[in-house]
Amino acid sequence: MQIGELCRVTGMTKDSIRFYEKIGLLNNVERKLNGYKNYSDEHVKQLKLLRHAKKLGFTLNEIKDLATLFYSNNLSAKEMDQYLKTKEQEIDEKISALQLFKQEIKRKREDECRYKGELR
Amino acid sequence: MQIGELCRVTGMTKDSIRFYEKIGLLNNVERKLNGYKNYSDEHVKQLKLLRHAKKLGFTLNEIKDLATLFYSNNLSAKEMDQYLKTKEQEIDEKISALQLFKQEIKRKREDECRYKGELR
DNA sequence: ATAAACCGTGGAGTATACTCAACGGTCAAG
DNA sequence: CTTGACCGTTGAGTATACTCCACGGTTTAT
Repeated sequence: MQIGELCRVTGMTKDSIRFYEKIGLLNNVERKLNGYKNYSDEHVKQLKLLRHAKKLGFTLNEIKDLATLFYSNNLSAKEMDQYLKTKEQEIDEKISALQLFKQEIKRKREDECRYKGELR
Repeated sequence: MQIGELCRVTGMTKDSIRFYEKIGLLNNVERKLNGYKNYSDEHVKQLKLLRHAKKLGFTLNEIKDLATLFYSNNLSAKEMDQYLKTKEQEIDEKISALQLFKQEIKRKREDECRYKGELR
């Protein structure tokens, strides 16, 4: 498929996709006879995985490292496990932080209400 | 306290703190007679909250908006609720994405093992 | 055959969030 | 009274992740 369709199916812009390609996050892109790039379903998958990883707060460099592990044929289960465990912990910390944050705001709100005599 | 101690208690650099101050994330900083800044415990709290919010993936602009709500005396419970709900959903999405990601990697690993006849 | 829609490349520009360097003033210890 | 650690300001530089623009070639529809 051409880049236009790739944009449609991934929801990304041309510029983003070309940028990802440029920094090596999308490789083995073939060309048509006219010189246009011909992206595969594999590239769609890669971009969707990239989007997931980005949502999780991975940087593009981290995603590149991860992709190297993920798409390499000599993928080390231990390495991957280790990496994921670390990232899982980070997410867990984020969740805790969110909960803490919510509590703090809840307390603040309750204080406000009490002050104004509007509690409950 | 002076900026040096503020760095120690928050784990942030001078440059970061001064940057936050510059963009209005730290206000009402008093001065000593000699012109040095005199940070309060309130500033420590603000920076710790800032750090939490950053961990959650809030941008500095979002944190500024949030702080305006949070530290204003006419804090609107509804506004805050709405804002937090949105952010909570975002975090939930992140968690789902992480889980999806983990599954994908698990499958990949299992495929690898099966191929090599090393499953289990 | 020509306009509209698509594609590629190169390079510049933007936003966010710092980080560093230079210069000069302040303060406590010896 | 000077040396070293601290402080403030200004302005430039960096990393990340795009985003935009100009130019020119390609394809499709009319």
